Amino acid sequence: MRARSRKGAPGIVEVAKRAGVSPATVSRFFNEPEIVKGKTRNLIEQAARDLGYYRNRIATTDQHGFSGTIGLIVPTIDNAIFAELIQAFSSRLLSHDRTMLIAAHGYNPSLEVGIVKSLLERRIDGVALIGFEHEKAPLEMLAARGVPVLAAWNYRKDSPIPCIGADNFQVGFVAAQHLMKMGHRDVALVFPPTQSNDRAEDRLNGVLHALDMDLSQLSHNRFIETRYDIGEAKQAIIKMLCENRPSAIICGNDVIAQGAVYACQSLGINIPDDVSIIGIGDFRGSSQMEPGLTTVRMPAQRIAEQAADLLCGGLSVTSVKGITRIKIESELVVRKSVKDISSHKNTERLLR
Amino acid sequence: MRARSRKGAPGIVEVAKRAGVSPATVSRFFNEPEIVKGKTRNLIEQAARDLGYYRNRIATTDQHGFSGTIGLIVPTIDNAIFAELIQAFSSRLLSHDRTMLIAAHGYNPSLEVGIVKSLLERRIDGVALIGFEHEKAPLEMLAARGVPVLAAWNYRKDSPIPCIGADNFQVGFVAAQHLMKMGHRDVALVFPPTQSNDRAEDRLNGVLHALDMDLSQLSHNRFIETRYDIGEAKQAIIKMLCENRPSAIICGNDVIAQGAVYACQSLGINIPDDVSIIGIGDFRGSSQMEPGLTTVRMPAQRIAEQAADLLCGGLSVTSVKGITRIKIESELVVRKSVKDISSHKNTERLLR
DNA sequence: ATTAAAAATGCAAATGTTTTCATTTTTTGA
DNA sequence: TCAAAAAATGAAAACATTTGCATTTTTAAT
Repeated sequence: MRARSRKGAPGIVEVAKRAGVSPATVSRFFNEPEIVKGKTRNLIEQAARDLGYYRNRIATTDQHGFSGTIGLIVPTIDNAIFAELIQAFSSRLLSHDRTMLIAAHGYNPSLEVGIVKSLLERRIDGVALIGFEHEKAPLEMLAARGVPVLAAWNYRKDSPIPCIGADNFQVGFVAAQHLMKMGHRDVALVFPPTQSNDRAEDRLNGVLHALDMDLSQLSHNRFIETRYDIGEAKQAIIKMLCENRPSAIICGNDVIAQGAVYACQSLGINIPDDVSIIGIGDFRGSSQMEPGLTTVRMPAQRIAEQAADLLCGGLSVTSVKGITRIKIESELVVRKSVKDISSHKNTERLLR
Repeated sequence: MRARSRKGAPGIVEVAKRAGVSPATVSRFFNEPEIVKGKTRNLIEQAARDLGYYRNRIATTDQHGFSGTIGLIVPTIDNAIFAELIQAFSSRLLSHDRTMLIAAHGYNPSLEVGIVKSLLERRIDGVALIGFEHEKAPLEMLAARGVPVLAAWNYRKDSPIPCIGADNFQVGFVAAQHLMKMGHRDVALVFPPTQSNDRAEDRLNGVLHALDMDLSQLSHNRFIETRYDIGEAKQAIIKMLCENRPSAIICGNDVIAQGAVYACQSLGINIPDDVSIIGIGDFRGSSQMEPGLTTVRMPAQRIAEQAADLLCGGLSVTSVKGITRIKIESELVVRKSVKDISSHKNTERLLR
């Protein structure tokens, strides 16, 4: 089926022959240039250039068992949520001279085992996953092979695997607390299903904690489930808004918030005068929306870069002294989508 | 620096030993199961399971020179433009049992050579690039190694390399023509720099052709350059709108259009009553905007999938009979962001 | 100039598969 | 039941590199 072959590309031995040295020296030249004498170095450099030689990073994998490739498994690529993360992760990896193998499972955790198998077959040196909720199988497969695993995006002090991310409970808490401070008492929650989404689950719990409430105390249109999809969120929120308008809406993330904004616009409801909206994430574009979206910033880039560093560093991930866990601080960013309706409002203004 | 090694993972010979057959047979079992007898098949299957063996796809690369890996080089990952493409490309590749190596150069073509080198070192079987404008070096490097190259996203009947995509000239033409049909005469163009962006260049030319105009005939605030960035576009368009409001705005793509919408909203300008907006791309979310964005759909998914198929098929790309070029049809999708101000309007309505 | 130590290089084995060719086993047809 | 053909399997070479050990060359110290 496949074309015949792609042999004939010059290899280390052709270069060696042309340079008049042994293959071993050529190998050394590419791995530790300092160790080969200046003169031979030039010879090899020249020969390699003449022949148009490129190192074969793949062939070296057999030797030590490291492929120089790191896997990244995300729920979805095609969504603002992870785009920034992927970009940053990938380019940081590049600067470590590694490459990224990426795959998406579309929020269907059962696909992970197939993906992990495929990654294992490619002998990845490490894997970054999103969040903690994964099936046992893939995790065990990775553990059995001794492949370092890192859960990115969420932080829990008692996480079962090494992790790096924001404390999503706190993130949710901060968002809800802000709403409370601004005087909102009737707030609607719009979240994705939390079954296999620990980030959303933690945020939701943080929100409920700040609200000092229980999920069961929320009426059916004060808690709405929708996927991370602008359209789906928009429709669900339109429905809710028509039934019974809350004072504020707290969204599981900024794409849901965007749906909320569109929902209001399509109904002619003014933000923030008629209803306040707060998101979570601070995705690209959230700052430019009209009105600018008040949200809690998740530092995707920092998370991604540190994740890449960790995975490349090799060592620290499964450190001997236990599981590495890194908490990245998030930050409330106040813009225009939440109105201050608290009674202190004027007082505070005056004090300034 | 790196950890010692990851040897000790069971290999084909361990499996063979345990199953009581030769390594060659095990190899055959994984590549062409039909060719090995049912009984031995079971033996091997069992042994592999017992040992927790995973194929080593990397070791096989040396044999025939194919790594089962395809490269994808995009200007940027972190942007709605290519997210859908990447997602579709990646998952289609997976179904071909290949993996994707992706890298972004951030609209800086000079980074491509480094990326290509890195991909070559990983012995990719093929590469998909975006558009036609690339430096000579990377293209030559790929050609020298005989690596199939495919330009995705844009189509030109005289493209220098194989391509698959929409005819961006036509796309621009269709968009502008729609505006004309709707009676708009004073239209502003908001496009990204076209230096190393042939897609934008072609669209722009299509637009100008439909308008029967020349770039030089456009006053300074009827032609605006801005990068594909919501914020930058928004600011630029706000400025233009304040100076001198056109009847319609035609945007280089939907993210610019989104900036345009925000610009109008922040100025309290009604869309489409005060100004019409048309985008290009039909990205995720464009249909949900308020008002729904009229745009020209670029079928990212179809492009990506066919690109993957081509690159995996191996053959067709550098076909003997010349360069493979595939044109994917685009489609005007009319929503609410363009107002019909033509004089025929009422007549047409009545006729229906 | 001589010798010891250090640096640079080469040799050959090893890595985990695939693949060619040869050999053994099974099937088929009389 | 036997021979011939077909199918299945095995042995060993090949792939492109790295690496431990041995050897040669260079440097430094006397």
